[in-house]
Formats: sequence, C-alpha cells, structure tokens
Amino acid sequence: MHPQTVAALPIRPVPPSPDSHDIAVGEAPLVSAFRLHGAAVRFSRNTEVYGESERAEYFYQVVSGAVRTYKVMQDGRRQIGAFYLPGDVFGLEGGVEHAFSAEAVVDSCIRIARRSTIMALAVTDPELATDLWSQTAGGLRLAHEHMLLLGRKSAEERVASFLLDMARREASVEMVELPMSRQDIADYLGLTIETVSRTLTHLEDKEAIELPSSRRIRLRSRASLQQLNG
Amino acid sequence: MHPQTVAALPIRPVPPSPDSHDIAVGEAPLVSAFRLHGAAVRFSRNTEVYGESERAEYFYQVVSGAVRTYKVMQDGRRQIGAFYLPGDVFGLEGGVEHAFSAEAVVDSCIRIARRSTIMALAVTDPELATDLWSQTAGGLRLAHEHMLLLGRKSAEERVASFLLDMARREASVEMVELPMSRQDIADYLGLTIETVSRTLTHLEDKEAIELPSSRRIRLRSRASLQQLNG
DNA sequence: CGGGATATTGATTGATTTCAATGTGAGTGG
DNA sequence: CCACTCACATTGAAATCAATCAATATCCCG
Repeated sequence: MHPQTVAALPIRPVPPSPDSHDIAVGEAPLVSAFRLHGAAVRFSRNTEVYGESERAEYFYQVVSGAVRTYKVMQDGRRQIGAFYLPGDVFGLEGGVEHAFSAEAVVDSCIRIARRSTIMALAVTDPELATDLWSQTAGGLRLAHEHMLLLGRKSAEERVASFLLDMARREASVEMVELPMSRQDIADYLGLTIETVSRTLTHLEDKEAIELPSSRRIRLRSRASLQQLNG
Repeated sequence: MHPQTVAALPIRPVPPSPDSHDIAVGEAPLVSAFRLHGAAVRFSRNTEVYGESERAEYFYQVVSGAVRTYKVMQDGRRQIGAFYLPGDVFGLEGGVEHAFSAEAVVDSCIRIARRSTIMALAVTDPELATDLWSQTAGGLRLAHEHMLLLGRKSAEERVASFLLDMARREASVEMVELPMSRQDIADYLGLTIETVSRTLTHLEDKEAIELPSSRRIRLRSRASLQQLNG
C-alpha cells in the first residue's frame, strides 16, 4: 500500500510551469508560503503521495494534474473524500499522522512544503496562521456538503452536483475535462461505475449533457443540472 | 454566569504543553480559553444555537446535553454532520459565516466564547492557534470517517458503527444512552427511521444488543458490532 | 492491428425506501 | 388513578432505486 514515501522521492527544482505568473498581489499567505518554501515534485499516475497513518511531515499544493484523498475498508471498499485540482492545497492535517491517503489521479506536479517550516512561519505570522486554519475549515465545509450528497441525494443528483462542481472549479464555460476514471467518480459519489455510466447516459438522453468522449463532458443545460443540485 | 466545570474532558490527544501558571496541566489551550473566557448559556431542546449563513461570531463548547450540526436541502432532506457531547467544541468556522446550522438535541448548557476574543489570544499564543487548528483538522478527520460510512456502508454497518462510536464517547461499558431521536439517528446515518428501527430490532434478534427502552441500548456483544464496523 | 484496460449496456436481484398500520410511553386533565 | 392524547417508535407489505452479474463496446498504446 505504500510503494513510495515522500522522503524517498527525488526532489527536483521547480520546473517552469504555465501558471507561474508573478501575481503576489492579494495572494493568500499560504499560497505565498508554498511559492517561497515549496519544492515541486512529480508523481506519476496512480502513485501514492502519502499514506494513511503515515507521519504528516509535509503540506501539499497541486501545481498540475489532480490528486484524490481517500479511505479504504479492509474488504477494499473505497471512499474518495475529495479531488484536488491545480492551485488546491491538501494534506493539512492537525494530528501527527495523516487521516487518509492521497494519490495522484494522473501524472501530476505537486509543490511540497515542510510542515515544520510552515508552522514555524505561522508562529510569527498570524496572517499565515489564520489562513492555514481557514483552509482547513474550508475543507470541513466541503466535507459537510459532500456528506449531504452521500447521505441524502439520488444517483442523478450526485452526478449532476459533481459535474457542476467540476465545471466551476475548472472555470470552464461548457466543456468539463475529467482527469479521473469512472471508478474514481463512483467512489467519490458513493455509487458503482455502472450507475455512474447509466446516469451520464440518462442525462445525455435528457439533453442536459453531451459525451464526446468518456473524459470530456459538455454541459448543454446547466439549468437542468442545477435543478438536480438540490 | 455560574462557574461550572466540564465533568468529562474531551477525548483527544493532548499536545506537549509547556509550563503554564494559570493553565491546568495537560489541558488543551482551547479548553482553557473556554474556561477562562466562555459564558455558559442554556438552550432548550430543539432550539437553534446558530443558523447556516449566520455570522460566525462565537465558538462553542458543550457543557451538558447534546448538539447536532446539519444541512438541509430545499425540500427538507436533512443531513446531520455530527453530534457533539459534553466537552466537545464546535462552531469553529474559518469563514465569516457558518457553514451549517446547530441545534440543541436536548436541553443543553453550552459555553460560548467570542471568536474575536479567542482569535486575539491566538495571535499572541501559538499554542492556542495550533490547538484551534488541530481541533478543526480533527473535525475533518471525523468528516472523512463519516463519508466512508455514508458512501460505502450497509444499513447494519452504519448502525453498528454509530452505536460503538456513541459507547466510546460516553465512555460507557455496556449501556448507551441516546440523547437523540430515531429521526436524528436516521438523518445522521443517511437512512430512514424505519430502516434504523428495523436494523436495531435485527441486531437485537442476533443478540448483539438489547433494547430496554428506545433511548437506552445495551451492547451485549461488542465483537459482533465490531465485525460490522468495517 | 491486436490486446488490455476502461466504459457502456442489459437483465436480474436485492437492500432500502415508501406507504400504511399499529404499538408504546410520557404527560395531562378529568 | 385512569382515560386520553400526542409524539415517537415499531412492524408489515409493496414499490423502487441502485447493485450485481454478465456481456459487449470502445479507447489507448505498443
């Protein structure tokens, strides 16, 4: 379950990334801290970023690619808690150990900062400390939203919510590019791949979406989806 | 405001605390802050402590009774995110507004501290800032655990997990006292009251539990329940 | 062009919900 | 003290939604 550890990975210098505009104005303290103290590391598709109950020694920020955090039961049932896209920060654990595992969904570049470094900065920088805390609280808000989805929504509502959320996060007008597989989506929505697939087909039949390929989805009628969003 | 002491300390790892004069040894900084700066307020059964999208001006700690936090959809479907028992801290929002609502499950006494007061203290007290943050992160851990339950567990597994969790939190050997109704349990577990009721009956048939009354449950065989816990 | 992984579609089953009664228990007033 | 009531809980029967089992289909990638 732990093919590689963070410590064992080769840490390379930050490569020139397309999103590295020098915008420091209004930048969140934590983002600045990552820019100044983070090292970029590449993770290939499906490799572990960190494992559950591994010591939480780093904080992470997605530069490119996508990451999933999840928990698994003994018998293999998996629940994905969240997907992280470029710009998103994850792994902000309060405890000594990670509460769940994280894996790269596709080949990804992830900025890594030592927890001790950030924490040391936070002691003298209340702005950073507050930001750190509100990032974590933001995650809690999303978690509650996700619980509402898992506990109370129908398959169709779950898929619609997911698509709208992905579209919003990708800041895409119509076309949504999914970095994750149907299995990932199913494990995120608490469904089976068959149900996810059928539901997408059904939404296509209703002309709410269009499926040019399995990883590309065009939102034809946001209104229809919004109606299912709850 | 009468000086009341928390009967049971919250069950959570206490970080290495420094030598502090006015702070009890081993007590978490946030708990101390509540003791020093919190005012006790009574809420009767089913009354709102705060509402979703209300300004988050206070932090809360249960002294006695029980609290539920939840989200509701337009059509009334409700998902309870967590129950808070004596000693537990809640309402630690990072944003300006609350992300969900909180209500007293039964007549409760709740200690309330001004967010601004705690935040001001946190600026000069890194220990407190860290504690504040790790409390929030602890909530995130619980939220992920709850997601696994909602997304991937069967009705029987959900009920078993719930009972074991309640027993652990009440530090009870065999008898669990439930402050909440079947509807609350159902909305917490993502089930209907009928399914909760049926599942409890089924567990009683299997001699895993005993139901002397609807709010009192005797755990006869933790092993059986543990097996369902996942 | 072939082959393995991934995705879709179909048929059927089954767990949970829904609809509908019935039961229970605490509090109230006669 | 007993009926009465109201809220809450249990039980039963039927319906439904999603899971499971099973077969194709499609997409990459060498």
